[in-house]
Amino acid sequence: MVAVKAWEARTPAGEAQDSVRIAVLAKALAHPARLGIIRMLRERQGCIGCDIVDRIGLAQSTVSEHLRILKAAGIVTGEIEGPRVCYALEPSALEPLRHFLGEISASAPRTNKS
Amino acid sequence: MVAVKAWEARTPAGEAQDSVRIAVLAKALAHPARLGIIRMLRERQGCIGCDIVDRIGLAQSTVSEHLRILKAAGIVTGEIEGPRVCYALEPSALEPLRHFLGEISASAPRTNKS
DNA sequence: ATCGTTTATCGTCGATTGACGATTAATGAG
DNA sequence: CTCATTAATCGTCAATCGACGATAAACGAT
Repeated sequence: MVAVKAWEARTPAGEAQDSVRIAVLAKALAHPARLGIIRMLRERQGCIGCDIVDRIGLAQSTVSEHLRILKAAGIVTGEIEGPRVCYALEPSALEPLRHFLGEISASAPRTNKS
Repeated sequence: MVAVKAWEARTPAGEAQDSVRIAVLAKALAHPARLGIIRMLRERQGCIGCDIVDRIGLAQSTVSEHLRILKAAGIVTGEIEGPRVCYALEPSALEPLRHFLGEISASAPRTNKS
């Protein structure tokens, strides 16, 4: 997707791979409409159908594309249920990103600076 | 940046605004090179200069652009220091994203399903 | 004053994204 | 069987992204 080669070359081993995974997760979250979908799936715990299209207010094809991205990142699962699909959150998929953020906050206590 | 209007219209008030903020943060993290920069700023706690360009292995202008994005999101600060710039992490900037992720994980216990 | 170093900005290019409408596929209802 | 509903896919279009080289600006050193 990007030219990461030269950068991979001088990075401590599996860190590059990890960064790509985290980047995919972050990119999946990097759109207000997708965040809205996630919020919706969270409050209305469990399944939903085309209600998402109504709520988000974008074209059906657009919402479908957003759902595809979320599913590709593993953040959302889609179980076929008759002629419709039941989407659900998979919070554990975000663990790598959560871990990364934890590492960051654990760094600078922002005190001993001169 | 995006067509969020229709979606804003039917969303519970300040949630849209919040989503945009979180999306900006997520987008800033949505690139392996930027994650690499953040990791580098974390391990070599405090300031850095053009070492980043060497380590990342991309063109200077490209790295500068990545730094600009990180600064725009508030994740990184740049303090001028002679002819060079001292970059540092600002972990608190990621708080909204952290909070969002916390909400998500706090949701589905994934148990009571029929 | 001039030079070297470091950073930011500009212009360009190809690739990707996000949106849409139209179409197709799958399924339940009549 | 036929029709309505729902979801996914396709093609298209404008906008954005990511990369680069070239250039400009700021500053310390000589």
